[in-house]
Amino acid sequence: MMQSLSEENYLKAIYHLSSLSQNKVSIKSVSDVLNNNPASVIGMLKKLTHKKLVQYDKFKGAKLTDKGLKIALLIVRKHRLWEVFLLEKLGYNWDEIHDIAEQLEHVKQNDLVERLDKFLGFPEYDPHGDPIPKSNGQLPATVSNLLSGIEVGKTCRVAAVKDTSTIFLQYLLKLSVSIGTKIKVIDKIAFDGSMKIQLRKGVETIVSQKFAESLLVD
Amino acid sequence: MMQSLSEENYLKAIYHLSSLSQNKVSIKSVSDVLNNNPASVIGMLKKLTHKKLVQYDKFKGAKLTDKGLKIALLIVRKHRLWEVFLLEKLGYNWDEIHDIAEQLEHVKQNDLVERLDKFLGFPEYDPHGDPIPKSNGQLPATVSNLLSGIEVGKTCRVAAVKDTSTIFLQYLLKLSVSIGTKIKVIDKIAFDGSMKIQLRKGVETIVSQKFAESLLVD
DNA sequence: TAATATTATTAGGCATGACTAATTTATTTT
DNA sequence: AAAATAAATTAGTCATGCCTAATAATATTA
Repeated sequence: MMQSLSEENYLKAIYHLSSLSQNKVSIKSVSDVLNNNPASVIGMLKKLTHKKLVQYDKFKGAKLTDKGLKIALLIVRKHRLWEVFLLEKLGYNWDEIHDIAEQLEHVKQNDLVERLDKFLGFPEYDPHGDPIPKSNGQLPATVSNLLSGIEVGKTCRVAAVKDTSTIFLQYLLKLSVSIGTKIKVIDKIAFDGSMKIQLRKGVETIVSQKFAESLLVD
Repeated sequence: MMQSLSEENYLKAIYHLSSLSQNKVSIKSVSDVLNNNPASVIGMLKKLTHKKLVQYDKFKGAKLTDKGLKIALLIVRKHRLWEVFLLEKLGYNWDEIHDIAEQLEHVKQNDLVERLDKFLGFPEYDPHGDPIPKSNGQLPATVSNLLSGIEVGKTCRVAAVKDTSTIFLQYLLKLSVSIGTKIKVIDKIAFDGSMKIQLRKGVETIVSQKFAESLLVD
């Protein structure tokens, strides 16, 4: 059983939609993520249902079967490992790697991902701080505390980025914020949810609520 | 201007057919290489002709235009660099890497191949001894002496394999013959073109004419 | 040269996976 | 509850890139 590139992208989209929010995975949401027409999504969900990779219920939305989930996790695993490779070995910045990993994740060869994993030293998190699924499908623990929830005076550490858009990553790059960066919350402005934070000794900056809700910390 | 996966495979096939033999690149030869129906080949050649990547003449056969050649060389460059990566960094054997490189070569990103090249230390030859095109399209010198042409008593060095089929590469692996291996010609049997060769001190073996015509040496 | 075999070409079909447009079904809002 | 909006669905179309079958053109061999 082999999946086409399109099928893999649908499985991945459904996986992300169902893990990143508790809303049901609707036709609309999938069509938004993939920039495909809802009519196309319905067609593909029918196909994936027939292949027993997805179950679709008009009211509960789309759900991956165990088989579908396994495939989705493998794709995510490949994507994140390739991201580590691109950043650590080829020297890309973290805002440049997503689109390339998007292509590399579809390369099919049973043991390629295992060899890559070994070559990279079995990393647990990708450059954005997202957990890399193990080959058995297990996910390393993930943090879910937002920077916006940290109290004034406390210091935290950037564990992951919630928004992986190029524009946000480039902004982080400009601020020299990356996974592991220590952030101290100096002040919170109740009016608009913005915060004053200290990045390094003497380096303070003000960030918006949107920013503070896009960083995961521990 | 972007090529589809199929288009890239056709360009590569035409490149290989025209560089590996002086025969014209016929519809038939392309259809044999790609395992496609001749009718499909004609359709694609028409498309590539329209895109000014190929020129097709009923009598002279198919020929890449400058533009088509440039693209083909880039694909070959990517293929061979990925092969080096797979062998040197991920520890694959040389009979396992072709099919994976076949997929990796289609990953599109302008500077990925340049970064990979740098990461690998700017190799000039791939694991099969084939020259890796430079980014300007230049090819390192290639050897064209066959083992079968070496005189009795002389010693040569394996520079490349002419036949890159899995079955031949596995045979070489079994004999511990790889690029750089020294081979001394002990005897030649006129009857069937087979040869007795010495691989290492005390290790002699007899190989067929087919074998001796599949290894390039210098 | 005529017969045969090989190649090239055309025409028509098919699967995949996208699309639009029209319609039905659900969900909100008034 | 009725009206308005949003989402889901169906039907039909289209491009890509493959296929088969039939035919035409070239080469080869007797």
